[in-house]
Amino acid sequence: MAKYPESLKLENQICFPLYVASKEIIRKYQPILEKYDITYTQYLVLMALWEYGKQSVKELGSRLFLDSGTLTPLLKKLEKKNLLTRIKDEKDERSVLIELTKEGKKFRVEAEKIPMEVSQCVRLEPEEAIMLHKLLYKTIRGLENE
Amino acid sequence: MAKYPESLKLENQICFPLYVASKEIIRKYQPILEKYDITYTQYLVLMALWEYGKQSVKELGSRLFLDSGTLTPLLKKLEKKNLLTRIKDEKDERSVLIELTKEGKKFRVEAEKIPMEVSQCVRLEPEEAIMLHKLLYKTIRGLENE
DNA sequence: ATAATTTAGATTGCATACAATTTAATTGTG
DNA sequence: CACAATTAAATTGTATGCAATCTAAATTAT
Repeated sequence: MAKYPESLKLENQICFPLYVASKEIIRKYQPILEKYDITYTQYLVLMALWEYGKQSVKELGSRLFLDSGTLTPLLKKLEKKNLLTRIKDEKDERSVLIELTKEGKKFRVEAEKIPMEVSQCVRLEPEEAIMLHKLLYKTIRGLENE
Repeated sequence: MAKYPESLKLENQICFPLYVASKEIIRKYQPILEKYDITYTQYLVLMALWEYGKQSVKELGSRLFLDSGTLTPLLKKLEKKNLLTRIKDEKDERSVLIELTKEGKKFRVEAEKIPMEVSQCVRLEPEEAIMLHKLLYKTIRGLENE
């Protein structure tokens, strides 16, 4: 038997299955989202806007855990698709407010079908999904506090 | 109370916390891995090689859930760093075998410290980590079988 | 009030990811 | 054997992610 250190085994790490599960589930989203000509990250931005309405890039970023380096070009693409507008906040000119267009709001009705399609790919029992959800949020909170 | 559909709420999705947890934990790895001048994906490749030894790009890819589009340039970088070699398989010239160099093997001793450092960032109880691990692998298996 | 500091976005540069395509080698089939 | 089909990497093109830096605006401290 090899005495390869257990701690270095891929199988024993938390990060690796997290990374794989995340990538693979997003890959399942792609063909579905492609029909609407958006990517997963763009879909996340739209979800944040549908749910919380007009907000700054900063707010969007802290909700989605993304920075302006990722968001700025992405928001410009969504603006070009006429799904949202990017307007400087009059009260604070450093800030840029993102707001859905009529078309962006309307798209939500279409998008409501998406979660169901994807959730069918996740073969977990309801209790398992709830547990996974809980553990993931606990992990995220733990990472945030240093 | 708004009648925003529950299914579209960020909070209620599995994919979003998966995506965030994965990204944030990898971000914790970066400053640690930076000391060794490698990235997280490069570290994954090295772990697969330390654990399973010489193998083809295809094998590496199926272990790490990565394709040649990602692996080829990454392996070339690791080759340039003198951590591994890329040699055509004599028995099947389509295949490229990846093998650690002496330096690549030696680096494992250093790398053994890494998992401990990172696991301290994940603030889960041991049982929780085990449960998370189990649920993630179940999720991955579920995604693989269509 | 004014200079120093902080903050929000935008920009730059680098490293993935992955679909789609291409190329070269191997396999299967009549 | 010859040729079609398959397979493994490499290549191409697009879209993130994020650290680091830059710019302009707002805040704070003196």
